[in-house]
Order: sequence, then structure tokens, then C-alpha cells
Amino acid sequence: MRDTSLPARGELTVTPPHRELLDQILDKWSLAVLGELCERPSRFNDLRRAIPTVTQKSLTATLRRLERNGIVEREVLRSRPVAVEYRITPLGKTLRHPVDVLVGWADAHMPGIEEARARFDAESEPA
Amino acid sequence: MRDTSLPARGELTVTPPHRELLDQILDKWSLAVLGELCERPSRFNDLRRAIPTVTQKSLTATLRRLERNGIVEREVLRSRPVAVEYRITPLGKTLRHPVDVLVGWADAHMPGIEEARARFDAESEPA
DNA sequence: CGGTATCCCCCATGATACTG
DNA sequence: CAGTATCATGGGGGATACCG
Repeated sequence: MRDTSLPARGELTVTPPHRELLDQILDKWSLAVLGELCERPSRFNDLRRAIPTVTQKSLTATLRRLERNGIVEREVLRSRPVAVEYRITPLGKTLRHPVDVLVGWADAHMPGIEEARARFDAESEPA
Repeated sequence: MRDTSLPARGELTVTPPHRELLDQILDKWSLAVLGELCERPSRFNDLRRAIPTVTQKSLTATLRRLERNGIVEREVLRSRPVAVEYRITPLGKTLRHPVDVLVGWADAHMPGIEEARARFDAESEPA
């Protein structure tokens, strides 16, 4: 595993492949799914219950996308009726740290951001 | 500034406010703009040239959104003709580390991800 | 239970034209 | 130079219905 220490300068260069990847992994539902699967393997309807606002279609699409990118694993359990279990992969686990850093940043700076929003909105609206 | 060290467990809980914030900051063009403004303050058309595929409209929208969230600053320079300079704010600078960690992750694991994609596509298509 | 298939709509984005 | 205004479009996502 490579280090996660901060790069000297200018690593913040987002190439198209990066951009595409981030779109597939940080999209509307992926982080919620990831959060669930980091806690425990889950079946399709477990995830639906855990994320009540997601539709079948979107959940399926999200899981397929994550599976394609090697982030989650899908196993069809031979039972009656059919059950399908989703699990996080080793690769998927490595994604957790970057996301935690990001979410940690959001948490820490949310107050400052809301203040900035309030200021911006106050200066624009009164027009 | 709070620490960016990794949380003990389960911080990967993305609440709706988090989700909205990430949507505003990690969207299609924001990271490119951020990358530029981290290097140097830039004027509107400098950014257009640096990011050739962005349209006027999208660039304006991106800059306004980042400004509203306190990530960038806009200054109208009194000159002929008018010039407008955009700069990263202190708050914006704090965003750099999380993004670098994320981009670093993407860099480090891109090979594994492409492999996963190839495997997935090979198993699906032959149908 | 764990999905597909279909329809539909909305809105983000792009293209183009115009302006202070 | 740095935008705003207007129009067109396409695809992501929801609602609904059906299937192995």
C-alpha cells in the first residue's frame, strides 16, 4: 500500500480518467452503500431498508457500478428463495480512508461554510 | 484546525448536508478550477484557457457556487477594461488535503480498478 | 427476494447570441 | 473582458409494472 501522506505540490491535477472514476464512486448513492457495506455484508433489501430514499433501479445501478470497479462483491446464495449478498472488497476498504478524510473535512468546516453561504446570500438577495 | 487523522470507526456516515456539500464541491468542474486557483490567482478567461472544455456558462456557475461556499474569492479590479480575479480562500486551501488524498488514492489504485473493469466486462459481454 | 423493462420528466449542460 | 439571456437536448433518476 502506498502512503497517504500529502504530496509535495500540485498533485491536485484531475485527469479525465480520475474524473470519470470519481463520478462512479462518489455519486449520489455510492457513499451511502459503501457506509453500509463497511459495517456488514448486506442483502439487496437490507440496503434498501438502510437507505430508505433510494429506488430499486438506482440501487441496482449503484451496486453494479461499484461491482464493476472492484469496490463491492456480489454473491448469489443458493437458498429458497434466492438471496444475494453484497460485500466490500479489499480494494473497497482502501477507499474508506480517503472518504473518511473528506467527510471529516466536511464535518469540521460545515459551520464556516454555512456562514459563507449566509453572507453570500445576504449580499445578493437584498437587490 | 482540527486534525485530519483517521476516525476510529464508522465516520463514513454521509448525512444529507454532507451529500449536498460534496455535490457542490466535487462536481464536474470544481476540482479543475480548484487545481488552477491553488497554483495562482486567475482571471476568468485565464481559467477558460486552462480548462479548455468548460463553457462560459458552466465556469460562471462553478465559480459562483464555490464563492458561495466560501472556497474561492472574487475581486473586481478597477481597470480598463474590467478585470476580475479569482483567488482561493483559506477555507478553500483546507480542502486541498482531502482532495489530494482522494486523487492519490485514485492514482494508486487505478490499475487494480481497470483490471476489475476488464474482468467484469469480460464476464458480462460474452453472453 | 432481487431484480428487468418501460415510460416519463426534469434539470444540468451545451451552443449560440448579445451586453456593460 | 466578463459575463447574462435564451433555446435546445439528453440522460439520470423516479414511478410503475412485471418476472424468474
